[in-house]
Amino acid sequence: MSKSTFRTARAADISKAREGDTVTVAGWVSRRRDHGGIAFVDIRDASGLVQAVIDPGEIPAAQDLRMEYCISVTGTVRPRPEGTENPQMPTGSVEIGVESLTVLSTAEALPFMLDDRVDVDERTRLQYRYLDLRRPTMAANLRARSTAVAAMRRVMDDLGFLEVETPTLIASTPEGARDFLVPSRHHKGSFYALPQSPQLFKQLLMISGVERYYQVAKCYRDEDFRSDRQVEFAQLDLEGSFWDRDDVLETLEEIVCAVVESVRGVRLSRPFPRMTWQEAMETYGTDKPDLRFGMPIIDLTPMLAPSEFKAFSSAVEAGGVVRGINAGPQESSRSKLDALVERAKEIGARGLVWMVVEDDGALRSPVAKFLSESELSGIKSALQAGPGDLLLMAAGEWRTVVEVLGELRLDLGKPARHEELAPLFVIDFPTFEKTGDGGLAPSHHPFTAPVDVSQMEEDPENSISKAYDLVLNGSELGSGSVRIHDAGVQAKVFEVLGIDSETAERRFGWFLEALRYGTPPHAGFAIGIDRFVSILQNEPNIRQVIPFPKTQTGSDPLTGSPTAVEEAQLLELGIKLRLALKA
RNA sequence: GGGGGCGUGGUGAAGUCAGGAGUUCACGCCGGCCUGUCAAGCCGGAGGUCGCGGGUUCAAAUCCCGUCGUCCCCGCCA
Repeated sequence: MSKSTFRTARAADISKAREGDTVTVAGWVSRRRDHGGIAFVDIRDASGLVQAVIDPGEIPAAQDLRMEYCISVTGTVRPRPEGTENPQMPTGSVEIGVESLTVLSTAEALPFMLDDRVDVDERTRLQYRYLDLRRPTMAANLRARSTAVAAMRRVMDDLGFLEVETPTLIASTPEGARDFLVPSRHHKGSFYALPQSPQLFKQLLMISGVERYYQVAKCYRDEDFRSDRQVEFAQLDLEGSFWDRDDVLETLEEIVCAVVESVRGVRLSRPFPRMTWQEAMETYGTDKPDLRFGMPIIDLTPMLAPSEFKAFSSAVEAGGVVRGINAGPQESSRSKLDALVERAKEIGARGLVWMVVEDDGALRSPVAKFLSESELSGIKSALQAGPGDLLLMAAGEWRTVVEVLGELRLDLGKPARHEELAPLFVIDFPTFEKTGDGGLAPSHHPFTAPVDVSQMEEDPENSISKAYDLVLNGSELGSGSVRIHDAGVQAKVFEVLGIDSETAERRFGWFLEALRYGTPPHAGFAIGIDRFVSILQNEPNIRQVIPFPKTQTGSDPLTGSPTAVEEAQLLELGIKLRLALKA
């Protein structure tokens, strides 16, 4: 730590090694224990806590100290008297015998306690975020985030990546997520958009010959909030020329391992597992499987197709499947089971069949009477069921069935805390997915290269792309792909997407033109920093690792944003509001 | 766009299902006592339009309707 006008040591620096030294420490009053004669003050700074002792009669100001006053004390470092050491505290064997004390700044009575013992209403915490961030877990989260980003930058720098900033006022593209729009004063009636990602700019940088680019980029998507989604979020964005998929994946492993090691102090084993999208869906019912636990989805279709039980057999007749999972020992009260059925329907299932394995091996289920002995024992052996296990089965269209079971698998099996870290790559995503109106949409983005272009043109629905995701503990940490570097291929993809050449030219003409000037093959990725750090810190939502997040309705209780603006500002922009939309 | 939970002194909770005086507990705050504590302790005190609006009722924190805020989920998030 460099020299400071205000202090000669940080709280955490006070140790036996400095016994007898006169030091000045500055920080906040974390706790004050005034015994009338003697008083103890725990001084907190960014490094930690140290106890200052104000002896009787010495410092009259002591009794006026209140929590979170900002103070500095000068005194002598001394060992604590025998028997009064505090082993819970890193500096617990020493204390500062205060000789002089300065109140740098007083503090009003706090809106909430700054320890971690109570869960204060989050709105109040956000309103006083500057106080909330003084709390130990929040301060630790900020530090972890900084450590993670520093590790990312270190790896990128070591690998020769160039950090390049791309603009945040860009052209809007109606595809994908909703854009945040910013009105232009010079071009009235026109708008910038805030970037959903630096996608096209980093591809331009590849055309520019940068070869290896990265950026810690703020990205914006005007969609609804979730516990793992904010409209404004940070990504480690990267791209490399003369790169194929495996070049990206190996680099990602290096980044992830460096971050995990710097934040958690553990080494992940490499290489990370790889799973095709098809396998992930088939086995775990999701494209972001949580590999910390098993409970795989098992195919019961051949066994149950001939069943007397119509829910199974008619589903198969209609081209569907029957799948099941063994959820292991679960609470199997009627209300719990009813809730599972409700949940399954909410996700889209026609129904859900449950079976509980009794101690004698018999299956207790509302539908047991419709199934033959051999079918019941077949189910048991396929699901490796033992006494006490809860078995869940669903029948119907493949995608719906596996997604429902995948969701229930998470509800029933997901570990509460991220003690173990289970990363994997999901590869071979479909190039397109069906939209509600029967058209096709890119499953990643329209600049993703298909594995086989002519196959894509013939049978786009079954086209596989060179896209991949990084998944950690069931969270999508990020995604990337090998990009299209050929203008002709890019045009074909737009065609499949139903974007005619005129529209493509109007929206992306500048980019399609750029592709025609010697574009190197390139590939890249973006890692969601907020999600990554929240998993590493065992936080259930990303707001815990974002210094100043927004609430679910996109407001900031601290600054009051978003706010109305002056009429004059609107006038300058040529904007007239049409209010009373709700009235 | 939809479903659900929550809203009670500054903070956290109980009370709400089953209506009967703003009742209770912990922390904080204010004052006093106290020379080895570390969530210090002991004594005393202040502090609330039960989110807001309407309705039902002799009577509403409690029941009903609406609304606002917040959290979780579905849709959405190429």
